[in-house]
Amino acid sequence: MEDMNAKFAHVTADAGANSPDLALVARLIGDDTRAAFCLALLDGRAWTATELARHAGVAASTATEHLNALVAGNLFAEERQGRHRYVRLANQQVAELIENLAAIAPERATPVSSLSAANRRSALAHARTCYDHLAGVVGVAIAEAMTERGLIDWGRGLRLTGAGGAWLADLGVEVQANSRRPAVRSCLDWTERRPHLAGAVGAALCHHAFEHGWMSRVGSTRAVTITDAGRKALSSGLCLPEEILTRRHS
Amino acid sequence: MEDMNAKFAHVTADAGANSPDLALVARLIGDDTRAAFCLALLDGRAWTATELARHAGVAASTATEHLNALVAGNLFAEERQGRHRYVRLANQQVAELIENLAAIAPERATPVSSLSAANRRSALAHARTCYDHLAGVVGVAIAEAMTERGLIDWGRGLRLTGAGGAWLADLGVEVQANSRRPAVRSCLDWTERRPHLAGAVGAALCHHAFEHGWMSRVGSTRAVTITDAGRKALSSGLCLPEEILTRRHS
DNA sequence: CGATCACTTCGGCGCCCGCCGAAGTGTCGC
DNA sequence: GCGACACTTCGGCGGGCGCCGAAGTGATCG
Repeated sequence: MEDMNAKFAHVTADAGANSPDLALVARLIGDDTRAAFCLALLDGRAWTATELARHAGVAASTATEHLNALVAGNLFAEERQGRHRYVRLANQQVAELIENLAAIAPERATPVSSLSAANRRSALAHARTCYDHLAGVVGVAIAEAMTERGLIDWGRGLRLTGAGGAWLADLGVEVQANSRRPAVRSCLDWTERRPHLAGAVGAALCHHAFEHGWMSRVGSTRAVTITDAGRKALSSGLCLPEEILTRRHS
Repeated sequence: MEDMNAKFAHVTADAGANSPDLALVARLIGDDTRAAFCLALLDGRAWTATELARHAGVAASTATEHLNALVAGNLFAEERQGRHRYVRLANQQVAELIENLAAIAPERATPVSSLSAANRRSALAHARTCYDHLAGVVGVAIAEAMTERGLIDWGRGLRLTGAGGAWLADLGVEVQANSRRPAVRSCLDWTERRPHLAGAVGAALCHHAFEHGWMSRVGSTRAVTITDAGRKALSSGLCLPEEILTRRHS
C-alpha cells in the first residue's frame, strides 16, 4: 500500500510544511561560544555580558551579537540594570533542554592546561550546582543514598515515597508545591554519567543546604564545598561516607 | 565576596575545559535538512536514506553525508539490509531530546503550498504518532480525559493513579515494566501546545490502539485516523466527544 | 550476465556566520 | 563635565559547511 501511494505522491519537499523549526533553536546552541554561555548559565544565576565574553574568550562585541540572538530566540531572558546587561536562562524548560543535551553530548577533548585548571576541574566534578539543584560526586551519592533508604523509588519512573516525604518534613525542607514541576526528576550527571536528583525536591534540598550552611560556593564558580556542618548533616542523615564528602585534591 | 574573587581570577578562556560538547550535538540538529530527518524519525520507525532525501528535498548524496554525521554523532542508529540503509533514532533519550526541542521551537513559517498539503497538515494536527505514543488533538484530549477521570494525577509531577492502573488492566493494556522508563511522562504537543501522554503507558496505549484496530496509519505518514471501532472504544471508555474523534476536513 | 537501483565518494561552488577592532552610545562616579 | 566602563554598531575578513552532479561500488532481479 505504501508503495502505491508513493507513486502518486507529488515530488514536493514537504519536510517543513508545518512542524516546529528545530534547526532554528538547535543552531543557537550549536556554536562553541553560545554553548559555553548556556553551560555557564546552568548555574542558575544571571551573568553580565562581559563576564560571559571573558568566560568564553571572545570580544565583547562578539558576545553582544550572540546574546542578541539567544534572547531573540527566547533561550535567554535579559534584565538591564544601569550599564549592565544581565542574562539568565529564559525558563525551566530551557534549562532542562540544556541538561538533556549535556547528558548526550560527549566530553570535550580539552587538554588540561594548568594546575589551577585541574583544580577547578576536580572541584566541579566533586560538587557543583546544576541550575538549581546539586550535581557531581556528592549529588549522585545523595541520590543513591536516598534510593537505598527508600526515600525515592525508581520502579516505573522516579517517585518520592511516603518515607521520603516524611524525611523531608523532618529535616524542615520546604518543597515548592508548584503544580507543573515534578517533585522529583532525574538529571543525568555529565561527570558521573549517573543520575542525580532534580525537580522541586532537588531544588529545595539544594536551597536548604545553602541556607543551613551545609555548603558554600567556591568563588564565583558553580563549584561548591561541603562544610563541616554539611558533612555532619549528610553523614548522619543519609549515612554518606566521609570519603565522598571530602574532596581529594589531585 | 564574589566581586573580590573576580579580581584575582586569571584571564583564561576556560569555557570548555571539562564540560560536555553541547555545540557538537546541537550543530547536528541545527541544520534544516538534518532537523527534518529528526522530525521524520520521531514517528518511531526506520526510514531508508532515499526516503529521507526525498522527504527533505535534497539529493541522495547530500542525505548520505548528513546520515554519516548523525550516525557518527550517535543520534541515529543504522541497520544495513541488502542495498538499503535503514536509520532510526539511536535511543529513547534522543527521541526525548528532539521532543523537548520541538516543544520550544517556534512554528516554521511556511505558506501552505497546495490543497493536498493543507489536508496532510490537518490530518497531522488531528492525530499522529509521536515516536511511540499518540499526539495531536486526539492525543491531548485523551490525556485531559484521563486527568478528569482521575486516572493520572498532575499534583507534584505526573503520576499514574491506582484507578489508572486498574483502568489499564481492565482494558487489557500491557504496560512494559521497564525499570528505567517512567510509566507516565508528559510531552508538549507542538500543534496543541498542551501536554499529551508519553512514557511506558503512552506507548502501551498507542500500541494497544493499533492492535485492536482503533486507528490506522494514513498512507506512510505518521498521521493516523480513528476507526469506527476506535470511536466507540474511546467514547465509551473515556467519554471523549464525537467532535474530537472525527476530523473536520478543512 | 547485464540492467536497475540504493547508496557512496569526490571535487567544486557559494553562502552563511562567527570573529575582530574601531568608533559610537549610554551610565556611573568623582 | 570628564574619564572610566559596559555595552552596541558596523565593515570587513576568512573559514566552514551544505549543496550539487558525475562517476563509482555493491546488491538485486530477470
